[in-house]
Amino acid sequence: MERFFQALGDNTRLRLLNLMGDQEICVCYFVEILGGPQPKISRHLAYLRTAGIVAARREGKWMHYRIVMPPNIGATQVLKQTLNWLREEKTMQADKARLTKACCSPTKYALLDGAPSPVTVGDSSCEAC
Amino acid sequence: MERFFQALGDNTRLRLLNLMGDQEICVCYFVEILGGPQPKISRHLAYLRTAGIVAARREGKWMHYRIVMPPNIGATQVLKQTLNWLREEKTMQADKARLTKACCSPTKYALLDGAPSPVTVGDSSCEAC
DNA sequence: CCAACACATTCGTCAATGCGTATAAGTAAG
DNA sequence: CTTACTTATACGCATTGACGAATGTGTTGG
Repeated sequence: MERFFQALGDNTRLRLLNLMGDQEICVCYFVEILGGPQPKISRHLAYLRTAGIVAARREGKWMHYRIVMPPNIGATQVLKQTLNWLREEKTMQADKARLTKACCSPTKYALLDGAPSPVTVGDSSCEAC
Repeated sequence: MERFFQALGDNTRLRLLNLMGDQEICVCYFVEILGGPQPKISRHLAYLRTAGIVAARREGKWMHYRIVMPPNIGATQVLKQTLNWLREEKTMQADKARLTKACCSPTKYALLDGAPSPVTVGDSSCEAC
């Protein structure tokens, strides 16, 4: 429980969770959107993974991350409300906007050229594209 | 936002929040129930106060603490769900039980003799007594 | 096998945090 | 004013965590 909240107590990790929302996203997108050095992103994703908040899936060279709801019902509710809260924040909305933009024209971004697009969980295509 | 979650990322502080719930509680009760050294309790209460999650009220020698809902609607929802989650946890329930017991016979506890009883917010008496 | 790519981990450094102990600050009673 | 009492803060120490830089791991293509 302590660990759960500690995992949420960092701005970079909150931005990552906001970007994931209900889709599965490739690491290169995080690096592109957040703009920092790649190891930084990777470390924070590892932190979230250890805390059991996200899960990773490998697809060739690429790693996809997605939010996984905790087994505990109370934790799930808190996490959902947290995601709602994130959606209200300006900087989070700006991140989302940049993601949508990058998603719809990945070839414009050197890092994303050829990378698999984000996929909404349970769906097979990005509805914004 | 970061600060908010960091404030929740500590077991002692979670226990304090659980004990407060919807009532206003005197510091000496926290010390009695949690059992640690008093400065430890005081420091964690100060942390919660700085984070804007609790407020303090002075009554003579005693200080009463209560949870204050954040101005932000998203934060309020998260905090409420967190309190719900706390209620599900065994150790938190045990803390609550000890509080009720102490509340109903404060003279049995040296630290609480003469101390003002917890008061449910909006009410003037402890319904369990 | 080897090079290129995507991502993960390690290392050293520095700031933040939690703890116990000691002490200070604020209040009520004698 | 002095004392006792409740709570808060200061100090030193050990641990944790975030960062940049460098390096390691796993995969694809030649």
